[in-house]
Amino acid sequence: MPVELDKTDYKILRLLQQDGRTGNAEIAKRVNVSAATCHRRTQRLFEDGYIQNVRAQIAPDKVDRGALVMVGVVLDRSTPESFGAFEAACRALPFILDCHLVAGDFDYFLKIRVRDMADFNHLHGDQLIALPGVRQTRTFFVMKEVVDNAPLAF
Amino acid sequence: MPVELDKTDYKILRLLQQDGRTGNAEIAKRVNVSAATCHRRTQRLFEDGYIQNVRAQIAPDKVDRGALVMVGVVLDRSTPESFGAFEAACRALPFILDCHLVAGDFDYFLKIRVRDMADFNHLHGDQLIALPGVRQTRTFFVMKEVVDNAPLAF
DNA sequence: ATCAAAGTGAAAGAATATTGCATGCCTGTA
DNA sequence: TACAGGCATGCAATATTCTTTCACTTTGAT
Repeated sequence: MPVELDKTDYKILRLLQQDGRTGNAEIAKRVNVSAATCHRRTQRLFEDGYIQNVRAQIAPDKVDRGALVMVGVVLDRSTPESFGAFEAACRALPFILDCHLVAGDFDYFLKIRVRDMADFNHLHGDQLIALPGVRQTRTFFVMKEVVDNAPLAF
Repeated sequence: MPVELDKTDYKILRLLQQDGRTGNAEIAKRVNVSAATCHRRTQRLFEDGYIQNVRAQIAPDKVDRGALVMVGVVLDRSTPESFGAFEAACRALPFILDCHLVAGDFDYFLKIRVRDMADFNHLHGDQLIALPGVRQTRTFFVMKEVVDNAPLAF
């Protein structure tokens, strides 16, 4: 089925990535196809999983999540069980935006959003170092968000 | 004007964050207000900047961006000019998803999406170390994306 | 040349969004 | 307590937009 997308499909993807509320008629106009065709194309992009979902981006500071923190984590042991337990725990923590297993000086990298530094300190003491198998964490407070979650270029 | 959002507003925000294509009628039903009220509330959330935008999330591997890399960067000098030049350059590179000025062992943290490791290596040699003022970079290849860009909890 | 897949415009019907308006609810004031 | 102003709300009418169907055309591969 993945008959390799054509130029029109890519344009639709880019438009929807830029503004997911763009109407079908509008998209059709911009990519130069009829509304009917555009509608079917877009539908297919959803059905075939090219578009995972459409999400509103909430302004973090407007909902008291203005502080961003990156955390490097090292685990006690490098066993599959240890990794599994840590990952499961991470998935359950709502303030963790990213959790990635990496190669290098750390085992995991976390991206966390909280209200402020004080909030993070509580959370760090209460929840992060208490995560299963954590030996050490290294915290990098974000002082300036130069680019955050930029749209994917392709 | 920010008269502090009420429970209904928060519900609307959460619904739209989960699925930005949810129709007004549907939202109204789920938050128990009339379509008219819901429409006006939603409109206000956009106008007042609570919702920055609505974006389709494209499946990275479907558009040849299946590889994720975190990069720590240290600059030569810590002057405002140096920082400014580096940031401007980062904003212009489309493969950089995140670029954050941090406190700690690095000056900046980057989150980058490319096709594969080979692709990253080219890019690292050609573009990253060539960024203005870069003294050193440390690369962390992501081996497993446990949580990526999770919705904001609030 | 021929077939099949995909596209196109037009049109109708369904579903949504949007707006006007009268009502009800607080709040502050007399 | 009574009352006026400012708002948010629901209902209902209106305006838009979406979605599908149909008959016909284009495109591309064989």
